[in-house]
Amino acid sequence: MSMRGWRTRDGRSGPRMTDVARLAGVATSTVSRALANPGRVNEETRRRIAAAAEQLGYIPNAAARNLRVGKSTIVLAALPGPSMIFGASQIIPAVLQGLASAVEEGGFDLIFSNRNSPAAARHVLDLAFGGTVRGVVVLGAADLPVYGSRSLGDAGIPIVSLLMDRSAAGIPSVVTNDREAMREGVLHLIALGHRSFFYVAGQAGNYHEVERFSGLLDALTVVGLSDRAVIRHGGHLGFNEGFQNGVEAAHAYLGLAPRPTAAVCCADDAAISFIGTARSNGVAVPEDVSVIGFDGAAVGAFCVPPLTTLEQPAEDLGARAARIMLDLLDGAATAPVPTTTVPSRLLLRASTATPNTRSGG
Amino acid sequence: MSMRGWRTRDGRSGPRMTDVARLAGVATSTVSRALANPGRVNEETRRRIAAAAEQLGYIPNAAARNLRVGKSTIVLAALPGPSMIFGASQIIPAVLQGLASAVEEGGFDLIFSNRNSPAAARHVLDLAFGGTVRGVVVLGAADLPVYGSRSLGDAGIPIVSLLMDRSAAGIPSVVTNDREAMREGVLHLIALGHRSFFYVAGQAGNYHEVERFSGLLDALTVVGLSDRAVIRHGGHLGFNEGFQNGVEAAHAYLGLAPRPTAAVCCADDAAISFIGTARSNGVAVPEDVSVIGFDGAAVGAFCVPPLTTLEQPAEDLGARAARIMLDLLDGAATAPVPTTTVPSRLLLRASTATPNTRSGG
DNA sequence: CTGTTAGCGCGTTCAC
DNA sequence: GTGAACGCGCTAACAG
Repeated sequence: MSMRGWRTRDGRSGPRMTDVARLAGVATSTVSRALANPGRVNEETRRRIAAAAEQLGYIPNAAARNLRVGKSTIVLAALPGPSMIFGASQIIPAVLQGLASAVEEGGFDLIFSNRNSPAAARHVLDLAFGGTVRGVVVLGAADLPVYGSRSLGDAGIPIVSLLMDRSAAGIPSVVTNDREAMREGVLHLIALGHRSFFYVAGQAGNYHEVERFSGLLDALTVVGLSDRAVIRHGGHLGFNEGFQNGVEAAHAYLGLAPRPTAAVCCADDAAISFIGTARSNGVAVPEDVSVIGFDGAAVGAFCVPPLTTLEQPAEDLGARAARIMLDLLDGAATAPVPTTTVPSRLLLRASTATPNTRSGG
Repeated sequence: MSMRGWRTRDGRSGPRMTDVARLAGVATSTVSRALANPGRVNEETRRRIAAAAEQLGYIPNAAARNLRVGKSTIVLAALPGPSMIFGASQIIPAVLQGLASAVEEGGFDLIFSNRNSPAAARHVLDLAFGGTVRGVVVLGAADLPVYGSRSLGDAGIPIVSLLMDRSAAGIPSVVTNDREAMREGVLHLIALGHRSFFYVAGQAGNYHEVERFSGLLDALTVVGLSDRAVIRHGGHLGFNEGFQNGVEAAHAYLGLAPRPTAAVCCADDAAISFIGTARSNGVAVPEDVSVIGFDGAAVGAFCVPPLTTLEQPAEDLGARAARIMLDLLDGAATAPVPTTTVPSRLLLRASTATPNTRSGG
């Protein structure tokens, strides 16, 4: 049904630059210029070429261009799969959205790599070293892809780290202030009168987990509490298993005596299921226990009670990373780029309150 | 810090096939064969070549290969942006995850296009006609990208429709049974004794919206109820504004007298915020009003009350679409592919119950 | 301002 | 089983 008759040997159809040149009565190089540097060609011929291209429905072949100029227009988003995937954590989709929008507005395409097997690492390196991708945005806390003796860092293309600070390795990083935000959140609980805490941990050793727990301890230190004021639970489940994590944590909490008056959760998912499980076991929130989450998931506003949380600027995080990558690709930013910190904000809702003097901790 | 010294004119470094050939003492054509058709070359020379490639850290140049072969290894996921984006709807991230995993396992890369401006349509067509992408998975209910007189359908590459049935246009489609699932859900409400319904609509005219509302009407017909048994609300908000949609719908519901005993929501987001708003205005769920959602969002299990919903097989939908695309790309499926329907299931939780005889409808 | 020329790196004939 | 030669479609030198 296609109206065009040109055929390359593999069956793909479409006019080439030669065809446009012939129809316009010029050389292919002139066509090339007319399309890339419209200023550097006679207006009259430019019109003829444009008309010819339009008439033929000419679309440049990207592979040929990429080969010739030695650059592609593709940016890779390397996700630390298979655990932290699209939608697995509340904020990842929003981060990716911000990243994708900004990358596309910059005229680049975004490709995803979502695996973390050795084969996947190899694939990422093939893309980077083989010239398929022009830059890589590494999301999350997994190690940089390595295969054999080859590491992503040696590919000679820009790398930006998103959600984890890798500035120590010389990689421009965009992160939120996990630690300070958590500190602020816990100080809020302390200001309300809480002195005993239950911490629902994310995956042990995970960057966010470590930072956030540190923030909690920081807050305790500020008011002279020791780390014995907090009971830590969890660590065996990943951030993608947040709901289950909260359920298990709630059961552990129920077995405690006395029970801490405040629960601090590493993620909203965990906070939500913690609350749901606690309430259905007769624990009132926030009367018996105040609960605070981390992420700022939209659904938190409609939970019972509405969830107090630390809201991450998810889309903004992605957009900032994209902008740094674009600057790097344009050569606009050559000097080492400092770490960009976009702060999370305490979002006060109704799951935190003064500790109940009836049960007290 | 790179150990390799080759330089092309633009600064990218890396050994070419020529370098491997020289080191192995063979011709480039032999290297090419050894890598692509290991069987068609002497075992001894194959080893020498493999060793040389390994030593040099040779990685083939994708652009050159694509140009020569006339095919790329990239599949495009075209999202109907900017409204339905990563994470905007509860299930899109999971659908994309299923798609991405399966596409990658098939040895292809996945690229995203997320805009829906004319410029975006043009870009998608450039990717398709310019040979950058090998196939396109179109998500959601937006029209196929068109620019000028050119439509995606004429690009001569495989197209698969995901989440919307386009089989009438000859496009293989993967969908869930929106209509039948909703019918089943409403029949469940009817079996509980409900005879008056409040419907929270999605975006007017949207494929899912139309199908789901039709399913509701189907159920009414089954038991001889007229469409006057349902009050429809909404339609001005998109699926990405589900929470707001539910809030507004709840306020409309509160103003009704008498109030229907069951609320049927086009999406979980809307159902969750409907419940939250209704409850904080003194309406008990499910005692005063039963509520049913659509999607099967994980968070629904932890709402108060836990949400009865129609669970979409989100990841599976994505994976099926990927598999069809892979078959099309392999030439394994040439005949028209029938529409694949992966059913949504009624997930009974606690937001639906027998209508309260106190208030009755 | 425009045409001519020369490859980018690879896969694939076609001889040997 | 292997090598030599050619060209995929495009852009960047260099002349004119």
